[in-house]
Amino acid sequence: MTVIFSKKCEYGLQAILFLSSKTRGERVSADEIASKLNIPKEFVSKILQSLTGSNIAASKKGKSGGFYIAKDPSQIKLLDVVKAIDGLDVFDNCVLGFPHCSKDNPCPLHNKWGKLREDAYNMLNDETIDKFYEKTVNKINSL
Amino acid sequence: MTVIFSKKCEYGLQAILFLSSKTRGERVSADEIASKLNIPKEFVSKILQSLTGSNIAASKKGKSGGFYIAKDPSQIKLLDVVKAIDGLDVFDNCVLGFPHCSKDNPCPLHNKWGKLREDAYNMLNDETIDKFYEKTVNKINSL
DNA sequence: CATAATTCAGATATTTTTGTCTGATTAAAA
DNA sequence: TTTTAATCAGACAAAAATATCTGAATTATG
Ligand code: SF4
Ligand code: SF4
Repeated sequence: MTVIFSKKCEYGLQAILFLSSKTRGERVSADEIASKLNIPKEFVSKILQSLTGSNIAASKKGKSGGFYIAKDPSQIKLLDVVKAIDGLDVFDNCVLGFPHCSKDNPCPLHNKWGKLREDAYNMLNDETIDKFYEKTVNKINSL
Repeated sequence: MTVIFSKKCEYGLQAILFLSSKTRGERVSADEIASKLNIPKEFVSKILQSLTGSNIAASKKGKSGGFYIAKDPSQIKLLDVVKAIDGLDVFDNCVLGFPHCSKDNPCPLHNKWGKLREDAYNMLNDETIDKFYEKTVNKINSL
């Protein structure tokens, strides 16, 4: 069960974090990413392909090709990845699944949830993937 | 797209809120619930059936039968409904989909997310469905 | 008692998400 | 130049979530 992101998005985030733990420009094959992260190879490959479209990842074909990160890790926000894969609807929808109410007469959840959602958004908007470097290295080694 | 709950759970919450807007003990047919809330009839019926098992809803068969709320709205927490339908895993899983790390060396998200998650849990644990009465009445009428 | 309206259980169907396969293209290196 | 190892595109498959159907059991009411 995922929390708020789709599996695609979780895998995308994991893969980007993994790529960011490599030296800049180093190409990593879908095979390696998949086996290190326990993600189906073709699936992660598809996901990274789509992230090349968003200029988050980049790739090189052919022998000794692979995926790498398209810009400096400090320039990639977690939110960028989420936006590219799941979109931002989650930050806009009613947590109870109701069509939007006007803010004039909010239910008891509305403001509380609104606050949480805003915090979550800010969190993803503030955290760039370079900040995960140390943790990611440890994590990968422990899988 | 749902936010953090499954559609089943969203519908369940909506249905329980709807039932709570009726006078205590009044039986409401799946048909009425479905058409008022724009939910597939058989689906909401299934969901309420399952909630009778958790002693949140109750039902009466036969002519002029239907569903009703099993206890006083002030005794039903939103969390109870979530627990009965989706379970509580969402409050336990890593938001990035990683297997759990030890708390010794958390990534930058860990504590921030942990805090948000805790707030969300408390919110659902604090809010009882009686607190939604006024809003629910308005809401239903505006659908 | 017959009828109508309902829940209920279980099977089935549809849709969405997740995962896999195939073959084409690319490029390094033998 | 051939072989090898990779991405890529698009079709395909499997699983999970969502939705529908069918018929049996129940119960109020005429
Ligand atoms: S007021 Fe409540 S029901 Fe309406 S959109 Fe906000 S959270 Fe959802
Ligand atoms: S430390 Fe980070 S990656 Fe690990 S469980 Fe916590 S949030 Fe997930």
